[in-house]
Amino acid sequence: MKNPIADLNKIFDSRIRLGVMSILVVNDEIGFNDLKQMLELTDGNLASHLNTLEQAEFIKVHKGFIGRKTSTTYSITALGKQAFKAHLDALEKMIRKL
Amino acid sequence: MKNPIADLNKIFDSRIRLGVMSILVVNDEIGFNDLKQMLELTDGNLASHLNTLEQAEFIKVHKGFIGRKTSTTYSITALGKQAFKAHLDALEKMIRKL
DNA sequence: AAAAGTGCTTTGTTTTTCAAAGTTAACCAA
DNA sequence: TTGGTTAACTTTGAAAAACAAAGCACTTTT
Repeated sequence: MKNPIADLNKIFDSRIRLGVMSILVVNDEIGFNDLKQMLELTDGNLASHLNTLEQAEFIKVHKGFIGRKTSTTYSITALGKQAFKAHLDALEKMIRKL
Repeated sequence: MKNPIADLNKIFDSRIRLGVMSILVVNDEIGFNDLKQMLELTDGNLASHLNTLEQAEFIKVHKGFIGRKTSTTYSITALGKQAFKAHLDALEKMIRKL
């Protein structure tokens, strides 16, 4: 029998990164503070997970302004979409051996 | 908006414990070495994850014999089945906001 | 008697997670 | 202009988790 967990992506072992991605799949763009509130995280914790996702090129950062206030938003990349889908497929395959 | 990751079970953050449970859902009983080979783990690593699942009362251990050789097998408990299902439901709800 | 297998436990290292505090830069109010 | 606030981090350090390797008790096989 084949190892059922081998195709899971290590980056998505984290519930937080999983949550970020699941939000980004349905939101074209989302702000730092929105994510922080949705996932109930501290600044540092969120920032570091976002950094991990950015390093992997699964998300992209947009630094801009709302009026003249700084505003950072995040969006998913094509690679991110693909990796996330692959992970969900692997999860599903693992479970639906039923 | 509600925190989408709040309902995920921390015990199932681990890919290995996720793998064990997904195997136990479809196999009434499975041996230590079978699990070890399927998941490609060292003895110690598998044993400690099994221990975590046992502490949570998500799995049950059966110590017995095959012929005269010792043989330890594991099975899922009702609580384990329920918790695993709840986790999968939470995962699905998180993703299918689509 | 020696080697090998089963199922652990122990030990110790590495990795990951996280909160808290500090930081930089821009805004606004008095 | 001084002081307070918000945004978005970075740094620090501690705690937790993951893991491999080795040891162990017991038994079977050679």
